[in-house]
Amino acid sequence: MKRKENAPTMKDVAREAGVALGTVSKVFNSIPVGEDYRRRVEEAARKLGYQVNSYARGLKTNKTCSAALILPDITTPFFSALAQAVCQELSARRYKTILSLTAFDPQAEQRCIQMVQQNKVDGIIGLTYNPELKVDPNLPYVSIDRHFSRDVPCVASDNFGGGQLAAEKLLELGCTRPLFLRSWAEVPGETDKRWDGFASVWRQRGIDCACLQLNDAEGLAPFRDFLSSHMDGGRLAFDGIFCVTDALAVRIRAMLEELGPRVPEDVQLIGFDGTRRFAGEGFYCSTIVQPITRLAETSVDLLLQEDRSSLPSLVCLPVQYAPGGTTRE
Amino acid sequence: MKRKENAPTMKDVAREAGVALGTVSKVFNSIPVGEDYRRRVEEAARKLGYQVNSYARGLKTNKTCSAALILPDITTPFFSALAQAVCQELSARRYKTILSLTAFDPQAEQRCIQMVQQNKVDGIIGLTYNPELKVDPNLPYVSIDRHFSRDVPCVASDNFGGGQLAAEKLLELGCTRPLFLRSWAEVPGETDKRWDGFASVWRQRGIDCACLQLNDAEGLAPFRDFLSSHMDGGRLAFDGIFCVTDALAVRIRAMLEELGPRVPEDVQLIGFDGTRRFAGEGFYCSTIVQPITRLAETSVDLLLQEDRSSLPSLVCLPVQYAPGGTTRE
DNA sequence: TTGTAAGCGTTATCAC
DNA sequence: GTGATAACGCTTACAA
Repeated sequence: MKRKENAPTMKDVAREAGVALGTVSKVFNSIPVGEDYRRRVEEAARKLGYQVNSYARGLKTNKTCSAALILPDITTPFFSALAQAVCQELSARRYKTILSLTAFDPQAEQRCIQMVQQNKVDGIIGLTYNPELKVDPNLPYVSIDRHFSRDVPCVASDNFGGGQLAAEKLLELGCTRPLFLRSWAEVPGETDKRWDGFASVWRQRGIDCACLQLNDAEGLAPFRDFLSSHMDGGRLAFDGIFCVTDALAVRIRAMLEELGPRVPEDVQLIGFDGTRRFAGEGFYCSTIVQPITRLAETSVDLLLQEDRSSLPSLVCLPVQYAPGGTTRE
Repeated sequence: MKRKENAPTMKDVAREAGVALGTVSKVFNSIPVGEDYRRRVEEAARKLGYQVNSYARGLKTNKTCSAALILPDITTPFFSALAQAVCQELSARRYKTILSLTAFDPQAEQRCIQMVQQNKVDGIIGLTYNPELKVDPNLPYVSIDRHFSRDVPCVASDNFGGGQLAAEKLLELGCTRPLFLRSWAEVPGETDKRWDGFASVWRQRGIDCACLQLNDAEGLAPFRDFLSSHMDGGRLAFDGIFCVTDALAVRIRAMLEELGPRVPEDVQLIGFDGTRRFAGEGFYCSTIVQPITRLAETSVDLLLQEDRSSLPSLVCLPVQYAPGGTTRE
């Protein structure tokens, strides 16, 4: 797989145009140059099919106009929407996106970091789980959803507020027997706060809130067991369930409909993420919507910030509630 | 956003290790070198935190170990699965992926091509719609799902075979009044063959096959009109529908359930793509599954093929049928 | 084997 | 405003 051996270079353009090398460079950097010179250079470049070699340029300028995006996965609706938003945002600022997938593997995460560092990206936006990730402290880094350290800015949705919002909605919709369900507990992170926020509201009202949090590996069976053990004469002990993600909510809904209780007539369900099936379609379920576009914008903003001495260490973005058929309204 | 001004270079490592520059280079290229030299160099590199600058390397070697992936979008389940597979496959071969999103905009497609050409990627894998896309003929290019020209290899699913398969399944499941539905007709491409294949089977059996193909902009309303105008006393004129994508099938299903006919009891539905809601979950609907992983592998294979003189101009990969709840079995 | 030096395609600093 | 020329960090003959 050999690339063109003799792609035209600035030197060729200079020769063709009969001007000096420096002049050609100036033309391609929008530095003032005599009008007829510019014309000659542009003509020659077009004729030769010349393209700037941004590698050579980067070597000189120490800037590559590229950023790495490190994500566990891109098929999960939330991650894919995030990837799309970040990629678009970078592109809008004329940055290329180098995409690295880690499959939640801490070692792969470290390898990705290495790789993109060698590639001299101008910065990294990462959603990673390795608590002891080593990254060049001189390379701008923005962490999404995970808190790293004081000097690595983290941008996340307002997970605590989202949890509160879910509880308030459920209250408003008449629920009095709440349940919180969570799976795939990862390293301690921003996501924990969804439960904290949810629980705080019920506590304040003096209402007991049930809760089942499962570890990664346990699968979904325990949820089914839990639910069916809380059925009494075809009636579920809960009338409002908050699931830590839309993905979980969808599965729980399926379980419930199998078990008997109807959604949303007998039990209402709220998820978290606000992902959609297909672009332009509705939500999977009633949900707390993460501001994915703003998440992306903010991350890129922070990443490209010239002055890195006074960055916030955490930016929390507001979430919204959206009905999606699993609540009564 | 300034990168570290004084990242250690080979020169620094050489000085630190007390060896010549060339020796350091050899160590990092696994070229034999005295054992104690190697050790000294490695030690020095670790101490300084040295990282190869792959830009400088690429400048010299004319190889960047990176490929561009150009896609319309990454939130659509099919595209996101494809992106993930391609990215993983490239990564397995130590290639970086530069992701460019075009939003189906022919001009954006051209801009992406420009951009990645300037970045001197080693090749491009593109799923594009611009029929007159200009790409450097010396740059390896593989087109997914669209046929370009004789000298640009295209890899696609066996769309014709998939159409046949859908028809055969429907027949096998007892359907006798088939309908084909398609939306978002793009430029003529591989996708057209789904209908060709589907139709051919019915024609062969002497069965009439109804068909409604809509243009991009018309939206979904005409489908609803069509369906309801083909209802007679609560009964639909069709008992088997083949939709050009899963996305369409899901929407049609929703329409049908609103209109009256039950899926799959009264009418069976087959989609195309084989995408899933969440990783590890079932399909959206009964469907013809595209071999996404093989699509990705093949594309990367072809892209990285050293000998570009004898590449196939089209590789068709086999599809499979998978039940997903919208057919009776 | 190890060291030296000439580029790779740019940009940037100068004199002109 | 223009044109040589020296880097940038690396690979690679080729000389030692």
